[in-house]
Amino acid sequence: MSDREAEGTGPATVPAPPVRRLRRAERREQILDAATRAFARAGYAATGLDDIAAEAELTRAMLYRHFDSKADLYRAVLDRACVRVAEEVGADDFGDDAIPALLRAAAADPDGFRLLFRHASREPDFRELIDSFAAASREVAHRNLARHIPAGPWLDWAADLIPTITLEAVIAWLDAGRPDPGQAAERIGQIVHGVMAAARPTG
Amino acid sequence: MSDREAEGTGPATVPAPPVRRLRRAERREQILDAATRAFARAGYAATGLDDIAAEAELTRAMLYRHFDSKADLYRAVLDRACVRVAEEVGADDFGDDAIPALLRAAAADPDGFRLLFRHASREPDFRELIDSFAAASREVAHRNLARHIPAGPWLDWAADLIPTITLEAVIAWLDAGRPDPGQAAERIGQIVHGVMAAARPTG
DNA sequence: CCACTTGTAGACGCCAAAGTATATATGTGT
DNA sequence: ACACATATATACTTTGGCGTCTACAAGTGG
Repeated sequence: MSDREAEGTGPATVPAPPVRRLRRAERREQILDAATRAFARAGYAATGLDDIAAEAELTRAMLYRHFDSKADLYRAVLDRACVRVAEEVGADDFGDDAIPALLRAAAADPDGFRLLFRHASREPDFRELIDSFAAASREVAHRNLARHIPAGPWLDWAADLIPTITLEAVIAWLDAGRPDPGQAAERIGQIVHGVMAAARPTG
Repeated sequence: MSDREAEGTGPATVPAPPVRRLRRAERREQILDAATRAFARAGYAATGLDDIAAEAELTRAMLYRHFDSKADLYRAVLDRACVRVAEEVGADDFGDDAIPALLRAAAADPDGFRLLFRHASREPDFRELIDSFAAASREVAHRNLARHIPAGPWLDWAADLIPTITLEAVIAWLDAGRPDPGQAAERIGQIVHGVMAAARPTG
């Protein structure tokens, strides 16, 4: 909402659209931003290129100047989101900073975060792009749990569950308005601890 | 290998496909079974009628003798899955039998259960069908939590999280090979208790 | 035996959405 | 000033999947 005035006597034509010109790399990023928002609403299949063009305030033709196809664009979106999360989390799987890092990543790119873990992880054609995460997390959880829990179905169960629950807790934290990241990390850590406790043999 | 006798001298034609005939109501159920399996793999958009027909070992034409459209079939699948879950759980939200009931429902119809809570709940056009569940669960969780936790973002956070985590734990239990339902209920209850504890004010 | 139901087989129309093409306009750097 | 990159606008083609139709085959019950 903004300018668009200073005439009043002019003809009934629109004053002239601003036509924001950006250099190629910047425009590409801006398209990725818009596409991330659009895809985050409904996932790959349910989002049309027109939706994305509208979100980016561009024509569909421009999308093809930057990306070969819808799938190519989607991959670029997921790649960028993945890289961002990876940059925050680093190799620090399960260290003390892992959960705070996830919270930082989610806060820095909430749409990308939600897109990755609510939609892309369920889309057969694209889940491979984030499966490295899922697999690594399960792997690490499995190794850590194995020091306290005997091998068996309950170990597998907890190793599957811990990454999932952590991510859901982070997303719920986004939805709740991102209160106090420090407390959030502590509370989520507590939940994870609770899952580990629940996976121990009954006795 | 079987009957269809006296070949050997006959022409090279295939012995003749059995062609299983069922009465209308049974066929309908069989189609719903197959469609549930097919949709459970990739959700609504990514599943074609051909996939479903193949899964049901039928032609696409037959699907239209029983359902008006793809959306109609999907709704029927979701409805049935919903009813099954509702029958197990009943009005027993948050009672001692709630989690065992969920486990029974998941074991009785694992594909339907996964379809409902992994896919349908994220599909804008269909989430309404199960939103009653989600809303009711959040509602109940919210009310129960409010007795121990002051209103605020952490209450909302936990109320959102508890139903989600419970369902994820049930699905992970399916994936882990459904070990000992009694223990599973207890362990999941313990996790939920842990979430409630984690949502209390820090002190 | 006949009517009816259940089934196959496959061609076809249709439509939405992806992807292509062309003509034109205008900031920007050199 | 000029070339080029960035952008619009719109019309067009292609494609994939839904939905329809017709013709035929075979099991079942009165």
